[in-house]
Amino acid sequence: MLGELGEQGADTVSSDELAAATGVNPAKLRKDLSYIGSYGIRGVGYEVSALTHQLERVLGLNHRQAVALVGIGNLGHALAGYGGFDGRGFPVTALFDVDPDLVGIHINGILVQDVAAIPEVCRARDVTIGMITTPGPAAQGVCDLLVEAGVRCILNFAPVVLQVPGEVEVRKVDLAVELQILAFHVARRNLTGGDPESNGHVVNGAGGLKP
Amino acid sequence: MLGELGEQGADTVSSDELAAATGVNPAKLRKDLSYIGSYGIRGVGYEVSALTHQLERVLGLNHRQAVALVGIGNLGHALAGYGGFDGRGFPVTALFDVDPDLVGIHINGILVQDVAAIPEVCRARDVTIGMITTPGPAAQGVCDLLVEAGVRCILNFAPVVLQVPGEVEVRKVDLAVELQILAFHVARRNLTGGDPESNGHVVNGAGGLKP
DNA sequence: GCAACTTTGTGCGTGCCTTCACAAGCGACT
DNA sequence: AGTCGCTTGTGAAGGCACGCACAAAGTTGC
Repeated sequence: MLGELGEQGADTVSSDELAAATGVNPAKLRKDLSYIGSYGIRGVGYEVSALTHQLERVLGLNHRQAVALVGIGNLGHALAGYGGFDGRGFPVTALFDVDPDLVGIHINGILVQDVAAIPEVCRARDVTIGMITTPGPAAQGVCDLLVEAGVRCILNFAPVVLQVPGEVEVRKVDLAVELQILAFHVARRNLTGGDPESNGHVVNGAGGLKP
Repeated sequence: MLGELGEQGADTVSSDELAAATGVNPAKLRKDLSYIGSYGIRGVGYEVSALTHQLERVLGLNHRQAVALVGIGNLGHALAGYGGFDGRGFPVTALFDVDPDLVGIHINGILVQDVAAIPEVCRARDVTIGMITTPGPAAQGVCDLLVEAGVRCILNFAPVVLQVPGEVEVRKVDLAVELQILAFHVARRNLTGGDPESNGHVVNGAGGLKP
């Protein structure tokens, strides 16, 4: 996003502009930016190139991190072909599945290998991030393999809560839950004067239920 | 998840068990459940079937909501074929794209139509939720069409911040940002004794930057 | 050089969310 | 029937994040 601004010819950008574009409070944005150091100029704004550079440095975006994708189903296939990851510094460098019909084929020039090869291949290619797009029951086994391979970041699309050692960080993405949250908010808004006390609590607390 | 518990033969479940399974604090879980009424039995736990029923009622999961999917690229194609939505009460009932090569084909038995047909088709099929998986530049236009069609929940996968009227609820899903958050947390953890004050602020505030 | 305007950086108050801790209630066992 | 153990439901406290509002600092115009 900052990159776009830079290409559009903007030399500097004010916190108000950035805040309006991202829908965040300007004060909060300035406070966040102040945590990484004072790189703004009072009366002018933030120099786009300097800000971009500093953010990349702090967020660790300056070195690319290899991603392994396990589970070449519908979703996995799409993510393997999604160009957005590589463009943001996360090249998908290894694909895995259990299906013998899938093992051996190439997607976007990347060979699909058997899950048994996860430890070896991930170590060889220095994979630091794993994405799990398998069906739920297979996810924990795959996760264990990734952890064994030294992967310490896992993005989990399977509808299960993964058990991992403390040093491993897991983020869960459940698209159906996203839809439920949306539907819940709108349903609540339709109730004229609905109890404002229970706003969001239920959604946060009971996420992941499956009728 | 509760459904799985029920099938596994558990009649009742305690807040501690549920909390352990979901990784949430037990007290918070109980408080959340208390907001929808007291359906637990002290000394025993929560009756699984009753709790499931109540949660479905409160979360509005008892009536299915039709979903329209716009943008049949890699990701859109995968989501159109993803069975998880229909199983959770969100049947994908309409597909749209601008590409003439795609318009007319069927995915999972659903016809892909031109985006110009969005207002008419969405109204006819009573679509309440829209999912946008178009490239960034096309997203706002598609969004406007959906809003015009009366859609009030939008799940946005495009890397832009959508401008919508107040009554429309938008949720943004950016998978690259998820990876960045993961990478950031692990990078921070590697810094021995890194400044604990700046924990997460930067990630929340500056989400969506693109180098 | 001075005044007026802009924009950053931040101290402080407010309100929400989380979590601890405990009373109330229910079942089992004697 | 009474007691003991277990679990829910909730009051209260603590912490955290958000956002207002203002001082500091820089730029522009005269």
